[in-house]
Amino acid sequence: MGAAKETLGEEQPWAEVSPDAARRLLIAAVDAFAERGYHATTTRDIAGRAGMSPAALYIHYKTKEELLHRISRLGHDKALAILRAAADGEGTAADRLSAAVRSFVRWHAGHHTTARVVQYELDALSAEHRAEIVVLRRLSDAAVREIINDGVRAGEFDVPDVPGTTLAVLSLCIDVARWFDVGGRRTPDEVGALYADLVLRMVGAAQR
Amino acid sequence: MGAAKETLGEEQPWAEVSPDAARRLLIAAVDAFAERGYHATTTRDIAGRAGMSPAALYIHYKTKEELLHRISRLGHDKALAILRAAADGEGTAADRLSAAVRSFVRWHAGHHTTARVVQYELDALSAEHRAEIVVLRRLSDAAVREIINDGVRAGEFDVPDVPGTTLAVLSLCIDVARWFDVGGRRTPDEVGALYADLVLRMVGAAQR
DNA sequence: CACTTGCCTAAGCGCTTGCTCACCTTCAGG
DNA sequence: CCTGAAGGTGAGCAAGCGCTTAGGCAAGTG
Repeated sequence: MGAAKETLGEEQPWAEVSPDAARRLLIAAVDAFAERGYHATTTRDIAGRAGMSPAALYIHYKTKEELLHRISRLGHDKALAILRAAADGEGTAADRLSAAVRSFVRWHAGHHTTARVVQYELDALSAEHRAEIVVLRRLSDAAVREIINDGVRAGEFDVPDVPGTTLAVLSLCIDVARWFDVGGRRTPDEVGALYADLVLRMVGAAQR
Repeated sequence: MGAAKETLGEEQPWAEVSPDAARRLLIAAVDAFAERGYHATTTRDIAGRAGMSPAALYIHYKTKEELLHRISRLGHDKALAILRAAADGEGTAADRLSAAVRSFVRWHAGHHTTARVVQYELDALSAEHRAEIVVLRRLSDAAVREIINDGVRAGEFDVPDVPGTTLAVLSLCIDVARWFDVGGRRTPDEVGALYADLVLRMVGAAQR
């Protein structure tokens, strides 16, 4: 009550989802999926969290799986956009890799409930939907590999195994969604800074 | 048929589980949980994979959750033993950290089906069982932190944030279970070697 | 031999699941 | 004032769930 429009002007998540009821259902689903997992979440639970009857869900989404797909798609779009923005940015390869890791990790920590669904519920998608998502994931991988390759070519980085290191960097960042705890001592910013430093060390970028 | 005792003499997994029927059920459960997740797996599926009727499961295990708990407990015991063996081993801190990462990663890749259940189905455990497992996880964290602290004290490592780096190292290794693919190009040994190198870089250990 | 014990199955109970259907309300446009 | 679309509800269906029960069979023991 009264918290309807907290910090107005801030980039509101899920703004692209309309109408309002569909967005409320989607947000409820993100919370429920993140908390219990897709298979352990019931459609009644989602509807209940959104303040609606179970049947209301099916006015806006054909199935429970379509809800997951929508969440997964939007989340992957956002994650890819973050990485591409860093890859296409200005500065040295070290600057861009640092920026990529920092913003990517910040998103996984700050939106860890969304990220958890996006990163750990891929198996619950239908074969067609999963195939669509896998394409986006390969693009994310390409964005990071691109930066690392640039750094190697420029002599900034020392990386014996570029594909393997790319995989490790992404894996490290993604797993933040699993362990990050809002009640914990670290802020998303702090984790992002720590991880950016660790990743620069992994690629052998000369420090300071 | 005939494959009953393949490569006899090799350390057989789940040898500590008896009788034979209970072990077959547990192995079937590991496969099913790893493939579909705990909640998406039915007791009929587990029993079917073990070649038994659904009711047979309840002769050996009280509930489906007890099966998960047994798997999780044994897996965490094994994971902790691997880390402790490395932490208590001989050599410099760099030697021990390298050995810890190498063997820990090798286990997560080689037994990625077990590791997936162990690492990603914690939420499906009952509150009491989860509490028991969390203790083991804290001990694993302590083992790694111990090595890193040793390295810092000896001047071998340069680590500004020991708890954060410990978390990142464990996170990196654990996430191998999520992406490792048997059909992929890398063997568990290769991933272990790559990761050991990456982690030594993360802690600033002087290379060669 | 009778009897217990260990291990297994067929059948099915009670409940929850994803999803549907008949119906209701609100409201803009002619 | 009537109409039709949009968005919601209560009740409930068919299927599948975790788990139980009654009973069968083989092996070991007095």
